[in-house]
Amino acid sequence: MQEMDRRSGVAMWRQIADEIRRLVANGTFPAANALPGEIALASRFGVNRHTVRSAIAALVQEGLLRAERGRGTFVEKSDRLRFPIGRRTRFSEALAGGPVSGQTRYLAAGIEAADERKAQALDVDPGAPLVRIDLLYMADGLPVSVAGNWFAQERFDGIAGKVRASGSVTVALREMGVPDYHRAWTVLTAGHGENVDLDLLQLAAGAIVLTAEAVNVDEAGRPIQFVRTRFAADRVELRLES
Amino acid sequence: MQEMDRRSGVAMWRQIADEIRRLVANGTFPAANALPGEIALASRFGVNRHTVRSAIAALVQEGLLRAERGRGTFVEKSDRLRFPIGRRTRFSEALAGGPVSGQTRYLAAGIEAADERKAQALDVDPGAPLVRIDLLYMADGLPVSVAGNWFAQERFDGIAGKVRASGSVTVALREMGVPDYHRAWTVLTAGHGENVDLDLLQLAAGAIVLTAEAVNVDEAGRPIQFVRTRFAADRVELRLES
DNA sequence: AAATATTTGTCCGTATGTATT
DNA sequence: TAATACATACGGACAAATATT
Repeated sequence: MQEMDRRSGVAMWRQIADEIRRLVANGTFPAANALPGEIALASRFGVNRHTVRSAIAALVQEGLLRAERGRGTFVEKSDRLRFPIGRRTRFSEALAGGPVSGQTRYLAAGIEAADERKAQALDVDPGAPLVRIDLLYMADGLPVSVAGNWFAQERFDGIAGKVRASGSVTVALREMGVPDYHRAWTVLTAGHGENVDLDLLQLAAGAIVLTAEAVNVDEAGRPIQFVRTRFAADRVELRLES
Repeated sequence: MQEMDRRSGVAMWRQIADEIRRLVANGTFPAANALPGEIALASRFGVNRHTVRSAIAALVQEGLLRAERGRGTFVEKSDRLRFPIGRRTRFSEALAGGPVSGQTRYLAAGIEAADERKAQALDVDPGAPLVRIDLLYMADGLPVSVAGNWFAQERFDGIAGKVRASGSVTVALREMGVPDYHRAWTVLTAGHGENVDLDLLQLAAGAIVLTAEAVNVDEAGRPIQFVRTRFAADRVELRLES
């Protein structure tokens, strides 16, 4: 019995889908039991049964729920992937170390001029050439994050080929004379994803994306890599240990 | 010239409003200049001019843009508040230390039984009584985050009154014999906000909320406080220094 | 085994909101 | 401003699969 706003530009069925996803995530609808029936849900949300059905259909499509005629609707999967974030964050290792089968996909690479922000982060002149490498991280066959990586070309020319060959930024950096590195800082924001990212992450329009921008520095404290990672917010949680 | 999905449950005008908000946030539309004209924007997004007008109207309502007849559309405010997150995170201090005038508002308090999650976090038995304190953080007159704070009643009975009087959890804890504390861990997620939180944060339905759940421990490493903070994602960025 | 209730799935129609031309 | 197409939301009726009595 709660109100959904019709004039927000977000359809009722999508607001209800979001609410159900939350209720599953926080355990209000346990994974073992069936969800309340469509009529019960409709009265709970104060909408028609068909509207609830649209919401459920979207969540079935998404893989969160499974509906069986005559029996009920059940939670198909519930847990979020857990990503440690800290001084020694390496996404490929985070994926590999987890309970799921992780995989890195090399998307593209190229040369870009450094904008103000990246120039400052990497301590180069604005306009200096940067190597850009785009990677996609998969877990259990689902895309989890897309990452853009930028390196100063002056120092890391040819790194794209090594990343492509090894599938790992850590390995490529080691081959280029950077035995170890760590995070200097990370900035987190959340918002609606851009269409390019939504396509890559196989998300619907309006889906939420968690963005982490970070700088890695070598043992001497010199900036090595600027990385912007976009996570499918529904599929992950970021964990900081202090 | 990009595609917007009509079957996503999110109206085109809202998708475009989200896109414009992003472009303002990352500096593509600088705060000084006027935005491109409505016709230019319409062709850029591949939609009709009327649809762009709806998007701009929503952003004007929201306070992000200002439209002047005959002159153009301008950015009214753009920067996000920056929140440091780390071992010594204290939200009230983060607000007070910044360039903006911060303020803590005491919302409510009460006693709750510990659920599984909070019991584990605070190292008490499930069902044990917890003191709950709800706080609202404002900056420049706008709500930025709502925080639920939980303390074991056995050790911190009466803390609500001290928080209410001082407006600070740090001060209240000091008065109760905890001279210092720090973060043990923080878990970050993002999603669509619940209606209760959206109301408090003065956000429209479907708006995005960044959630940080964390545990603070005392100098001996004993858990003191479980805190869940919900940020209006459009208004903040979380920054981790390593 | 049979009847009944419950639950999801499909079909009809109508009204309103959204987006384009 | 008006005409048109599509998406959204509601309401009702019934079918099909399953569970219960």
